[in-house]
Amino acid sequence: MNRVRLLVLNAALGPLDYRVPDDLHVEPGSIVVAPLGPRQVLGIAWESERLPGAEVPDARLRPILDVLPVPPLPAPLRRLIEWTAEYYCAAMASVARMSLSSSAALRGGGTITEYRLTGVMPSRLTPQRDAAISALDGEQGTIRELADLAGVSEAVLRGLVNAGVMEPVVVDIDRAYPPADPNHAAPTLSDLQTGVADRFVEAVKARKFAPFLLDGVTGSGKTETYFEAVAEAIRMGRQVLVLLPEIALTENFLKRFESRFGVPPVVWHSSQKQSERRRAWRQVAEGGAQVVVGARSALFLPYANLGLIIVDEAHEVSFKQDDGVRYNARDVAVMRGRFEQIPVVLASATPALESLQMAEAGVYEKVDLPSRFGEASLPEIAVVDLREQVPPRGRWLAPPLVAGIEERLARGEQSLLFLNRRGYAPLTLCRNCGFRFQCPNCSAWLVEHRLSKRLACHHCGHEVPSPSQCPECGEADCLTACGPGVERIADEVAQIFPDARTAVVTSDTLSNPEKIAAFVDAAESGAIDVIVGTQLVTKGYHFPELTLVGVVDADLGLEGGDLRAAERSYQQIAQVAGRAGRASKPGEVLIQTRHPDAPVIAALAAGDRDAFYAAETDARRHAGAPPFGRWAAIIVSSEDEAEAREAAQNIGRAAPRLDDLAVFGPAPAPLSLLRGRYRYRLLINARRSAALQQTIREWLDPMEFAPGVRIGVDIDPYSFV
DNA sequence: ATTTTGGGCACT
DNA sequence: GTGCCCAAAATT
Repeated sequence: MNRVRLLVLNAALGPLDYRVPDDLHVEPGSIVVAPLGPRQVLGIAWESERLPGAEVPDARLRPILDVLPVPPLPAPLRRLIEWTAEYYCAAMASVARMSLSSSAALRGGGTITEYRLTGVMPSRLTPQRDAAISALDGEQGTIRELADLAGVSEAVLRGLVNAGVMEPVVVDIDRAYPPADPNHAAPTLSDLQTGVADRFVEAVKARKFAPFLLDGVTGSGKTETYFEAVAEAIRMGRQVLVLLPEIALTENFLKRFESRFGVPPVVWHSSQKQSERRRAWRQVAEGGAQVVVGARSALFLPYANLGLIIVDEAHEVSFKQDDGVRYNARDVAVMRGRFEQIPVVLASATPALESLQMAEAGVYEKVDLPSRFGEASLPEIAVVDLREQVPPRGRWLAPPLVAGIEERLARGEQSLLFLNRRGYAPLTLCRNCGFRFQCPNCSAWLVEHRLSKRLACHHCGHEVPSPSQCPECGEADCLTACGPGVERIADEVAQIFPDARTAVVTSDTLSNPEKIAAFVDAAESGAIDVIVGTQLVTKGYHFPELTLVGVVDADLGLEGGDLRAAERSYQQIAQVAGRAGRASKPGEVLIQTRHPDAPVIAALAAGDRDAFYAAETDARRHAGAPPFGRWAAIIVSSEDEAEAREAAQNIGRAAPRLDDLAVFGPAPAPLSLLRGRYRYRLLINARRSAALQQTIREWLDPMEFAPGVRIGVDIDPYSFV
């Protein structure tokens, strides 16, 4: 009898065996529908020796119902799913679910009807019809898309269809993408870039696992060098995955890609429309998607024939997923490269210490691009000591920074003020009774957003309209905004320089591609004098007239006892500093701080990256932090405070006593209430020799908890929230 | 995760 | 005996 073992897409279920009916063909990786009690479940056929479970006699097996019409998940991806589940102490089903992230794609194909102009002119030409016909020349799409594009109602277009001006075209919804041309616009590279590019091309040709750390300052042309490797992979008929940290801000990247390869890449991210996801998923699985540019979730897609992985801005913390399966896409990308036997390039101007360490240990091959491309030079960096240069009361820009902006305004150049805080003010309180606006679901203050006239929680999305009186004492005109956010800094600039044109750049103000494009256009054309932004402005764009970068509060990132705070601050400020003076005009960076002697600030001011990494290396070695030791966190949460505490205490009592592993806690997590759940946390610090994951599994697996208590394991945590 | 089952208990 | 609630067991 034909049997198959299934990885069922349900984290609470073990592997289940089924009978394969004679008329169905199943191989490892096949995605099948199986009966489970009265229900149907999705499962992935797996090698039974890799999914240990009790043997069930043939007689008890039920037959699987269907094999879905998609290619089986390839073996390298199956190995990656196993590795990820094992390493991050997650259920294989949860990891596998990330590979099957478009349920629509799993069901067979289909068609949609799109429309295009026929060339026939209508007998009756209204202004709307005229506008539509000129806007839609050469375009094809659904009625809805075309109506959006032409700025007319759908009824107008339907009228044109009836009049024979437009005709329907039946299109396969999962059709292939137009092919990229590796020779479309090959760039002229510097000698240095050519050397690096050649090394990557060679690695792609070799079809072997080869991890690289591409270490290059902002503006050194990292993208151009790895584009040559992308071109080679395309020539070889293989697929490429480019992972980017914030897919929302990739407009610029997509443009560069299109001008190099003639077509845009295939985009993958979570906020895409279902139809786009489904087409991308199928083409990834069938090999028709040549180059996929995506957020971290693109890492688990079932590429038919992957030849190269690029992780750009590889130091970015957003590669670490902090809910569901807590994995680090940068590290999993390297593992995928290993299973696929292909090169992986981690590119960054400010690599994570762990990555540098791997390069030093000879595990990664390090390639450097030490100088800026063309005539651009690195910016001049100076520190503004806020203890001596005190901003006026209620203001946050110290005199030197104000003077710097004034100078730029006079010269018609641009300034960028960086503050990693959205909104107007992080806390609102009542001067009369001391009431503070707090989120009901989280232990966090509500942040005032003046642009949207709301108080918002940045953790759960809770929002209330901005109040005019205190809800506690009823007093009016007593509410005070405490502390600055980008909106408040923009206000301050407007007060000091009433004629300056300012733009606030955060995820609130640039929430869609159109707004991003509008901002970039305005900034490039010189219609903006002062940009005030969060970390969103630290990457992606460069504006030739931008010659001053002001870091409003360099100490902000150092607060909060986060184990990677120093490194993240360094990276953020170094990245934003890299925005200054990228063309021929030299740039200046002013860093406002109350701690000019902190190693981070001192290293930035001296432009001495090595000094920062040396100091950070020392600190990490002392703390037993990565890469010298390892951290893990166990997060216990429940809607019931007492249940969460009790479960956490039980875990603490059951903690293993080992020489190479120390357990701290439980203690209330820094955000002890998050999205309505009370949270406790245990921290584990282990020597590198310790069997960290195995210890945690053996520790937690036998334990039982009240229903409603959730236990999360975070291996190599980034967020200590 | 979801469905089935079975025990304990109140009620007829 | 029957209905109801809840916890435990089964699901291949």
